[in-house]
Amino acid sequence: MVLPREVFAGSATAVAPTLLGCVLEHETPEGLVAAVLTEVEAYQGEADPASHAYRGRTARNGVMFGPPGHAYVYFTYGMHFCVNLVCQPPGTASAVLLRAGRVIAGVELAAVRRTAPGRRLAERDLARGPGRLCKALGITRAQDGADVCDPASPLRVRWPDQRVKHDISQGPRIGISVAAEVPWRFWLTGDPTVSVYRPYTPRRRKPVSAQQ
DNA sequence: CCGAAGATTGCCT
DNA sequence: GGCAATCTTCGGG
Repeated sequence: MVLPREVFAGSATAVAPTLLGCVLEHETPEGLVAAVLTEVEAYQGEADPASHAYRGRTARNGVMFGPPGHAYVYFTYGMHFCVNLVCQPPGTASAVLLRAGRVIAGVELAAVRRTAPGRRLAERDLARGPGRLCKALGITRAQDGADVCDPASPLRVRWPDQRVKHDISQGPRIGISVAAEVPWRFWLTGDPTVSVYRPYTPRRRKPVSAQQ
């Protein structure tokens, strides 16, 4: 059963832990891939300097300002997609970044999407990281705005198959240069599919040509 | 317009 | 641990 939209009514920090253990499904012509969410991060819109909505609405982040329960997908580093689920009523730009999952259906298809030619890949790494999660599930900008609360949507989120008690840990978010001190990353304690923590490291600028 | 950075990943040493 | 890949988006001039 898909999550009711009310689940996304609260702030991202409130919604984020609720999403852990839930199942993200994406159905495409190639087949279905589903993953249990094991790691998420909350982004608090215009009040959060690390959020894409911090400087207001743009062409890219428009979905964040819309109704809750929809997917905000963005493209970054020239090659990766990341997917968020929008929280709170229209006008408030708050969202939860889906950082990692454990693939429980369509493992073979996910592996085909994720594995480079001549390489092998551990099953736990299929959706371990926000870019990898999107790659494994075939999520791109085409899914931006998708309603994950609609059972007929190719991209949706449903409750866990069975009620399993799990411990939740929380700590600082990954890969951001500002507001890195707030503990708005949540994950299933001890889960092997949770991505490894990397402190923020600024990228070296392109070397200046003919520098003297 | 143009420059610079980016909610990352994978491969190299 | 270091760094290149690759291109969209955004803000400043």
